Amino acid sequence: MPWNLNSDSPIFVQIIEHLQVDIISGVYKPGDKLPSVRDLAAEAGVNPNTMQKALSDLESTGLVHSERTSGRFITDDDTLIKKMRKSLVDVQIEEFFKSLEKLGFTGKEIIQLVKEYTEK
Amino acid sequence: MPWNLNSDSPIFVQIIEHLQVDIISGVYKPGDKLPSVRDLAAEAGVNPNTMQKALSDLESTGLVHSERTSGRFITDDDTLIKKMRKSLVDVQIEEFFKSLEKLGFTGKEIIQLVKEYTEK
Amino acid sequence: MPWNLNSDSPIFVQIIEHLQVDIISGVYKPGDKLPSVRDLAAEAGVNPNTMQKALSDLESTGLVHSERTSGRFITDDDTLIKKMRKSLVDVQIEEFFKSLEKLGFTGKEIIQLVKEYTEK
Amino acid sequence: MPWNLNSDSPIFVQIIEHLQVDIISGVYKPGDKLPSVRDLAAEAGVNPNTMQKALSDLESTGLVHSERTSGRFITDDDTLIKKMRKSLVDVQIEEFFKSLEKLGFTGKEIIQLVKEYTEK
DNA sequence: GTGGTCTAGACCACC
DNA sequence: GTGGTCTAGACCACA
Repeated sequence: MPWNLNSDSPIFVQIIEHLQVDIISGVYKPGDKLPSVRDLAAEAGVNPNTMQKALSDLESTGLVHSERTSGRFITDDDTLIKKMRKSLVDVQIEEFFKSLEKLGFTGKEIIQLVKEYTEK
Repeated sequence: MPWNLNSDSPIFVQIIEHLQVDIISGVYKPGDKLPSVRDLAAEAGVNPNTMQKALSDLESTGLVHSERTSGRFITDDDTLIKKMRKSLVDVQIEEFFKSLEKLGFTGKEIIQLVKEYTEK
Repeated sequence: MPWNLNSDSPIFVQIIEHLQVDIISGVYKPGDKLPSVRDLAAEAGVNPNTMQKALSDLESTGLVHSERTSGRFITDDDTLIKKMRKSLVDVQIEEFFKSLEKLGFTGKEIIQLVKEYTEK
Repeated sequence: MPWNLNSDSPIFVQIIEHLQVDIISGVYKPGDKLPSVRDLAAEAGVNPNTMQKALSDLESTGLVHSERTSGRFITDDDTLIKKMRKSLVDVQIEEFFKSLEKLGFTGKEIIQLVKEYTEK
């Protein structure tokens, strides 16, 4: 999956989200070792400083942790990953509903719209 | 409806979105005159220049236009408003799906999630 | 000829130009009486005050003059009209050339462009 | 080339036009980095905010784009520049013709006038 | 009173 | 150092 970084939001934020998705969707498995900062930076085409910032921010979520000498690893904690997944999904759905309700749609209409979208 | 401006995104962007919603959801009708820049600025609690920027950016969408000395008006082009409404909705749905699909959900699962949300 | 007023430049300026063209191109002949301010304003669809300002500005060019009680008249001075015509044309051509030369065109190329345009 | 700003039209509009000409006539090449907002503002003798407005308006034409932290750049899309050049030229010629035709000149006469001008 | 323009000066996130 | 955002306050032409 390409990194597709744009300039709509800060690059390091996009990197964090990209990595979160990779972890949550299973591209990286629990316990996996992440590539080095330098390799990740090269892959994403960004400055290593930027990747460094993204990774250390990501650490604060608990999804990854760094072992001083041997590198960075995905958490072993499977339930944490599931919790993050659920939390991300909940936020997405709630925002989706709120914004459509502001436009004047009811719950039923929203479901209808979603169904139509899948049929396309 | 309060303005509820936060600092997640630039204020003028939030103002644009707020006004778009107001127009699309019918708070302002086609042809309506908007309050003056100064009044809107006071209402939203921002500097008149900030409101001015928001409004002149909004103008580029065609939803409003300004008559130099008499004020700003909502377009009377009803179909344009509907088109914008549809376009906004489409974007929302598409982004919603894309982000959930990135997390590994299928179309059916997404519909299920949406239904569950409405039942809460 | 419709008035076609837009909001790109001040309305009274557009009115002045419109009237100048009418005089120079012979819609109004030397010595003709102009319609009343009120009638002109109605025809153009503008506020009489605006038409008034346009006319009094136009007077300063000498193309029209007002006879206190009987109304406004086009000048009798045929040569003045021709002079204005020539002056307007000269300005147009000069500006046209300057702007195209700034874009890197030579005189010959400009002539060529003009010829091509007439053939369309 | 000096900036020669006058007060006939808004300063930021004159700046936009100035930069467009610079890009289209090749003073700035595709992909070039523009001077910083502050430097350009100093060079033109205007407030940085004014230059900022001009540049961000110019951005909407696609001729330049900004990289948040590294600066502003001319588009590398060579064909876009050519298209803009053509479009600018077309507009100029059309306006030139329309205004002279309103004054009662025919196409042939206009060509004649243009030729005479070049011979001076 | 209306929109529009401009200046001056500050602060911010990002790289 | 870069672009971007925001405030405060002033002035202008127009109708």
